[in-house]
Amino acid sequence: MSSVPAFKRLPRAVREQQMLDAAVKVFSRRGFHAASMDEIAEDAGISKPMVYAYLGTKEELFVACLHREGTRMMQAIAGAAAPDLPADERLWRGLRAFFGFVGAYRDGWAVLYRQARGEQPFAGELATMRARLVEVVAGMLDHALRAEGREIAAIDLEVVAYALVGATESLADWLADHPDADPEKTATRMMNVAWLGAAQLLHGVTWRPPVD
Amino acid sequence: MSSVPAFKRLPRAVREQQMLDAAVKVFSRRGFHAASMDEIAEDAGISKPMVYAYLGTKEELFVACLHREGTRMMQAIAGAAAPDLPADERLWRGLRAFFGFVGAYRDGWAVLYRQARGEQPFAGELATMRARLVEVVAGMLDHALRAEGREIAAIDLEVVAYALVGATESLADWLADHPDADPEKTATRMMNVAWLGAAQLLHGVTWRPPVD
Amino acid sequence: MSSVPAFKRLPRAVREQQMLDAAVKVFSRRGFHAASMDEIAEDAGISKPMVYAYLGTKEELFVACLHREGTRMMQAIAGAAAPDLPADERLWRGLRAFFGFVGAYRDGWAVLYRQARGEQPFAGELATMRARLVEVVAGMLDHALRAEGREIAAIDLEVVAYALVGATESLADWLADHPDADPEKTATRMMNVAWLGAAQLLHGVTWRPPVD
Amino acid sequence: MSSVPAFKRLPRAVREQQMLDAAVKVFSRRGFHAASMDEIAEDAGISKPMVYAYLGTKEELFVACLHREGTRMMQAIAGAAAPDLPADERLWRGLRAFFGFVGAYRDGWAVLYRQARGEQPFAGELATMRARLVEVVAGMLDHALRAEGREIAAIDLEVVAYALVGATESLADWLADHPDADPEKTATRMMNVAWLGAAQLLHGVTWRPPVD
DNA sequence: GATGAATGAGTGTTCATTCAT
DNA sequence: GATGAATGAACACTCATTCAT
Repeated sequence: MSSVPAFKRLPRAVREQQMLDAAVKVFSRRGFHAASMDEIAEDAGISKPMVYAYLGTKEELFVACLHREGTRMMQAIAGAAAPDLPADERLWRGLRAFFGFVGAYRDGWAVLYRQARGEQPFAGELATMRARLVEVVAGMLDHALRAEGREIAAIDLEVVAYALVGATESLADWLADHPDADPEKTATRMMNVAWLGAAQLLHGVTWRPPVD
Repeated sequence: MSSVPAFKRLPRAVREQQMLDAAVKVFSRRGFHAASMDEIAEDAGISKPMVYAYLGTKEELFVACLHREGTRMMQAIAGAAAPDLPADERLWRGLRAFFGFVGAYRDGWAVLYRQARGEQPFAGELATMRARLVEVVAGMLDHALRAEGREIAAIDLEVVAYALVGATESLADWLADHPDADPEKTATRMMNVAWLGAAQLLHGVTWRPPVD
Repeated sequence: MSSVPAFKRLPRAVREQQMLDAAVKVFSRRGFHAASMDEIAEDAGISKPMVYAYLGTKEELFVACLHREGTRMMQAIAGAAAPDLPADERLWRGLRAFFGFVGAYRDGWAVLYRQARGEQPFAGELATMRARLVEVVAGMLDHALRAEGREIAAIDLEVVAYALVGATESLADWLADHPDADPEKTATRMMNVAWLGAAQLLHGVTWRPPVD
Repeated sequence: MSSVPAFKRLPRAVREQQMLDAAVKVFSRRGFHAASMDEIAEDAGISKPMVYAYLGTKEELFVACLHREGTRMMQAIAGAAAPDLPADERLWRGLRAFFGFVGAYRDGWAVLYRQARGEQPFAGELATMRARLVEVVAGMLDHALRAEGREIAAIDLEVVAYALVGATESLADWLADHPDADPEKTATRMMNVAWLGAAQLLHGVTWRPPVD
């Protein structure tokens, strides 16, 4: 009788989580446009006006999903890649955490990237999140380079980091599409792609276009 | 009186191209859902029923855009990367052609990937196209590996190729977002990321996860 | 201030009846195809989405009309023709009730038969209703025949009943087209046509084709 | 080489018959509204503007179908029921011809009645045709009555004839729905229904409603 | 706090019909 | 005579969003 007071009159915070759960699920299944507020409300076991009262319009609701899932992902990564470890160790742990997250929350990942990528209203939100990732990766590389006594132009650093993040997202998609694939193994593969190249960079090896 | 354009009663083939041009433009600007058939028709300088008569429903129209742009892109790449060149040369030329294409047809690229990625109805179409790219890249790597007397598991090859393609798409996005950036330079950067890692692979260097 | 109708926010059941009333009226006036959902909604004093929310698509709405009017008609007939009366009495009362119904609800009749007959999607619905009528009439005839110690093949019975129902529908059309005609008198006329022939049948008189 | 000059440049009369054939077929299959001018033109092996040039708008085209099929039917009946025969003989021959026609041209019948009945624009056309039939039947009855030295009110005569025509149409529908049924037998059944009652009338027997 | 009732606005799609060649 | 090209106009249906209770 005490802690499970049936279904109604739950405190706001709980209700909001239920709604977000439902929203993430429905957005992930149907996509942003095809998802209807009706379905989300029904799935959350609540009436539509409540959804509007608590979480605002459809766009705002989607952004709220984005934030929650993005924060969770960032925390998973940040918690794994302690900043005092050597660069390869940090990269490896970060990737492992990332793919672990994607493997565990495919719905969340789908909302975060599959849906958000295509819809312009969220391009900004997404770009911000991606920028944080790029920054982290670029930071790792820069840190390692400096430790080796090297340096490269900021823009090059950014672009390389951008490419690595893109490759990682791409493998995350691949993982989301192959439910039986092993996240850990996928992380290892990504590490091979990333680190082999990065390690070369660290040692000053670069490729230059041939003179036509 | 002779060469006056005579705006009306154009043959079907011409009208279809006009419509596809307009559709690519509008889809790319607004996204698939936000794009309206009215706007596309108006932009093509034709009435809506003609669009339906020639290119079918909105989905079919989008698929037609996808095909045209995808084919153009593939041809640009295939025309550049002759199969009898060494692997690095092919990769470089392919990348250069690819980024050149994206730089020149930002709208087409947006339709191809930005929009298609998010919309479930086109996931299949897109996956097919991406699969062709992955196959080409994997083929290059495999060819080079065999030339070196090495071999790796097909799935590893696929995943590495997938990652490289993902990184490339990601840089293409970056390029599309930075209108002043130089496609050639972007290609060079991608080549650095890709080839440095690939070259390591070719020499049998791999990274292995630490034993926890 | 108390009994003001408060035109809005009516409970669902009430609104549904209003909508059905409007739909029967509009369908009957314009025919199924020419009727527009806009006009029905407007006539019901409600917005279109409510019609869809409560009664579904145009076809479903029409079927709902069919059911309501058909049920009303059947009840009127069944209430009048008590099964323990002699056959001629039952037939007479049934016919009187039927023509009374048609005379009173010309719109309903038009929806039921005039419209439904022509539109393929409703052929099934209509056939079912007609089959119920045919069955009732055939039952009456069969009952009377057995009371006379006679019997005829089931198929002949069905066809005769079918013809009688057809004649009746036809007179109902006639009645609907002659607003000043008297339903009771029309019933008497139909009774003459039906019963004179039926009574002959009961006495074993039949007509046989001449040998050519 | 002489009399079959391929498909084009046929004389107008021939083309019109082809179009009417196609129109009857398509209208009968799809119904008036669902039938599209495109399909009719295609089925006739001709372009749409030709259909408009020769036979006018969709409604006019349908009326043309109605006329052709109606005329054919009337001729079939009139040719069979010579006016100098006794009433029962005429009725029987007329019915046999009628059901024979329906059995042979189900498409035509469907256009004539199934479609035309429901669509208001053709109510007038149809009423005219039906009136001709009613008149013929009423004439038969009147003729026979007078031969017997009897007479009944014109309106009663009309209504009885209307009922008989309605019963006949109804059985024609039944026949159209039962492709294996025998037209001749159906005619016999109808004759039973009609003549048994009519013969009673001729002998002055009538049914009167009970005094409640 | 919670919801059933209600709607404005918009979109994809179709079709009869006609012009220009 | 014949047709491909073209369109105006309409209509079913949906959905995010908000009142009134």
